[in-house]
Amino acid sequence: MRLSTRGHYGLKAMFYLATRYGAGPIPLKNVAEMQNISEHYLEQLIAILRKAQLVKSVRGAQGGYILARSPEEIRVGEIIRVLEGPIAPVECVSELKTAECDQADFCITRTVWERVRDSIVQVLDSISLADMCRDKEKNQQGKE
Amino acid sequence: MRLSTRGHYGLKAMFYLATRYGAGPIPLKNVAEMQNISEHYLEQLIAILRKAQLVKSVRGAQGGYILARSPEEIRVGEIIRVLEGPIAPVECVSELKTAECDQADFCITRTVWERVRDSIVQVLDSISLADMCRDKEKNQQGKE
DNA sequence: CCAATCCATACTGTTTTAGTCGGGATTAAA
DNA sequence: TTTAATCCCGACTAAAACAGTATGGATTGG
Repeated sequence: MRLSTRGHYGLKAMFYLATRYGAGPIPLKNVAEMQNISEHYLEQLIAILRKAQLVKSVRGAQGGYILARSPEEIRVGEIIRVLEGPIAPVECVSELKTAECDQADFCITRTVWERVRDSIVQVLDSISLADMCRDKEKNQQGKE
Repeated sequence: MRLSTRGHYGLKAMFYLATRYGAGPIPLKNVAEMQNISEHYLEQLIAILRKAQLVKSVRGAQGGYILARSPEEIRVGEIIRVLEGPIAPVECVSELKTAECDQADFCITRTVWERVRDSIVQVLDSISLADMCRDKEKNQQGKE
């Protein structure tokens, strides 16, 4: 019942970009350092995010990455779906392609997984990067 | 974001045993046939469930498996934990061993995963095998 | 021009998955 | 007492996924 590191690292990276939103392009090196991720590996992940148009890249010196939309407009669920595929605790209840399960109607276990899926979706889609930034602020206030 | 087939098959098997609760030991062959699972493979899964004392076995001819407790007393979450390990969308928010994460306090992404975990746990622990049996009855009434 | 950066492809060692295989132990029933 | 039905156990395996590495190329600000 695990996410791979793709979703894990990917969200960390996107969150970091969100905290720096408005400060121009952030080089991946910084992201990798701050979040303790192999830079080369992260490059592959951010390529996926770029192709999904969640981030924009600026090439050349002083280049880097920027969120493609404001943190307010990017939900965690979207990031996870891009990196991990449709949310589905088991294949037969994937958000996409329904059925294909021989026993779709009878299968009671299926309804359990649907409930799990929906509860995950509900959480992930209710949190935006901006929400996370606000949480961070709150957290730091308490420490000072 | 997937369960392995262990949890998937395991719940199917346990559910089937629940529907036959009170009818004496059910041979694994029947379970495997009904639920379309490789019998040998299922043997390995049920061994895990047996060691966790979720099912009892009766050896020899006319033997089989029986739920160790009544369907009312077995929650889906328990089955999943036995077969898949503690519920944790990412390692650092496992139900067991907290922390071990260098940045436990700062890490905002962490709180996202905690929320996901809690919502999964809430669903899985709120459903008993007996609940599933009731759902099945309801389902079948509609079909007759 | 050159250093910083992004971009792309290919390779790799490890682990997990989803089984298969082969045989042994137990016991109800014939 | 044999036999067939069952559970029990450990070893093996092919394929995929994971989590990176490695290498080199393209772009661009200073």
